[in-house]
Amino acid sequence: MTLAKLRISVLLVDDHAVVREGYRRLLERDENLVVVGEASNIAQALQLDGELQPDVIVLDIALPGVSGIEILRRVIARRPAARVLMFSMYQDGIYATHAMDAGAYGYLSKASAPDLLVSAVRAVADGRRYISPDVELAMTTQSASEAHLAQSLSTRELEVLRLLAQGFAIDDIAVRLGLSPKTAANHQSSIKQKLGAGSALQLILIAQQFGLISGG
Amino acid sequence: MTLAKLRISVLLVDDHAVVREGYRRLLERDENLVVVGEASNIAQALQLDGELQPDVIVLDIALPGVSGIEILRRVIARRPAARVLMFSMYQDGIYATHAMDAGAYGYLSKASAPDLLVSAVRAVADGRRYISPDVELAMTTQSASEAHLAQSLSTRELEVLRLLAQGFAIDDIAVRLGLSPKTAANHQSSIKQKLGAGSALQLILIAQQFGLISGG
DNA sequence: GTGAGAATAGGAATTCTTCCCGATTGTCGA
DNA sequence: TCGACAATCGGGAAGAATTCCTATTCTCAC
Repeated sequence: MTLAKLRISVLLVDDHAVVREGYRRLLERDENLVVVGEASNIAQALQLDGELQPDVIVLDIALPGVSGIEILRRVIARRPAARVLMFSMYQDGIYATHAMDAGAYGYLSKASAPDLLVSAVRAVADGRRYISPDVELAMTTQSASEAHLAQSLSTRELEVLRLLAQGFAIDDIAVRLGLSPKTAANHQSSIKQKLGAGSALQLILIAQQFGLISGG
Repeated sequence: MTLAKLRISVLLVDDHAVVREGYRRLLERDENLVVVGEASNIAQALQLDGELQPDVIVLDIALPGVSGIEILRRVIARRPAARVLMFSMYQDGIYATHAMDAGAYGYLSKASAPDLLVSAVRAVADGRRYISPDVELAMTTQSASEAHLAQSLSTRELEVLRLLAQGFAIDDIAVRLGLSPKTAANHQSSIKQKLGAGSALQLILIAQQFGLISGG
């Protein structure tokens, strides 16, 4: 291993400056890790990723507006070699499955022990896949029926659902995802059917129960 | 000022260990601040507050289950001298108003610059109230009207809203309350208008944020 | 008593949702 | 390479829900 490779460069992507600063300090406790950049939105993240070509990108999936998986896709489209560690508020196995399918190298929940963040970054930098224990548990132990229902949601449907749960109107979601209002509405409709929601209200409550989304 | 008082003791309350660790490192950059304890839930927070009697409690309002204001109330009920700095994901003027009314000493959004967290803790420890600029802006520009509207829900409307939030369809609610479906729908409509909800989905989210309903 | 506001609904116009359809793309196994 | 299949996208039309307007009744404060 060369001297240059001793230090693992990290790009932090999170919309909250306080949170980024906290993570920076946490990560740099490990001398081998160095945070070379911070981004608070997708445009900045893409630009810095191109400029800095960090070994690992730590990406918060809960950026406002665009979904985490959408950002993940764009990053990988720009630089297929990028190694992205998704960092999520929730221990949602379903979302993790979709993220890994979309090309993420790791998936870590914020409920994890702090040391795991460091371990995960090192693992991903090393080319290994990393999923935190709690998320892995969630991925494997989802109750048969619920997991089946939730997993039958396509990636796009999940994205729409998350935005719905954040309170966005269906037309806003269409704009945000670059879709026709019709398509967004059709997605919404099929989500309702798949989750067995009688009304738009129930959709939120069901989604919250599934842990697909925040709830506050 | 005595030597003992030079150091400001802080209790961190947040459900995510990684986040706590990040904040701890951020806060302890200032030599005068020392994080004496961390809690991930309400029971632990109450216990540690009693044991440690910290100068400042930094309380994330987005703990799962109970609302942040509810925790604030319980903390103050136990120890009226407690100085609580609320730390929120959102720049939510209404919520901040309620929090300050309920006895919080400060309200900071996570979008604030990292240095402001340190300043806020010092201010609160010093007995001064602190509200981050972005939240203050939100409080003055919207809370006057919106907070008032939330109070203006009639008894019947609140009843309908509670049932809606439990996932009942509007027709079921009509039956349950002995109303015509039309009346129930009309109530729903005026609730949406009063709370400023663009869609039925938003209604739930707004109601949950207001603490008008349980909110899983 | 009178007026304000709440609760109750009906009707009409509007908007949203759903269901149907087809087109396109990407993946995967043979 | 090819065909099967699923996902994504979106238009059109029927159906359902919401909103807006209206009116009646009741209670309560002044």
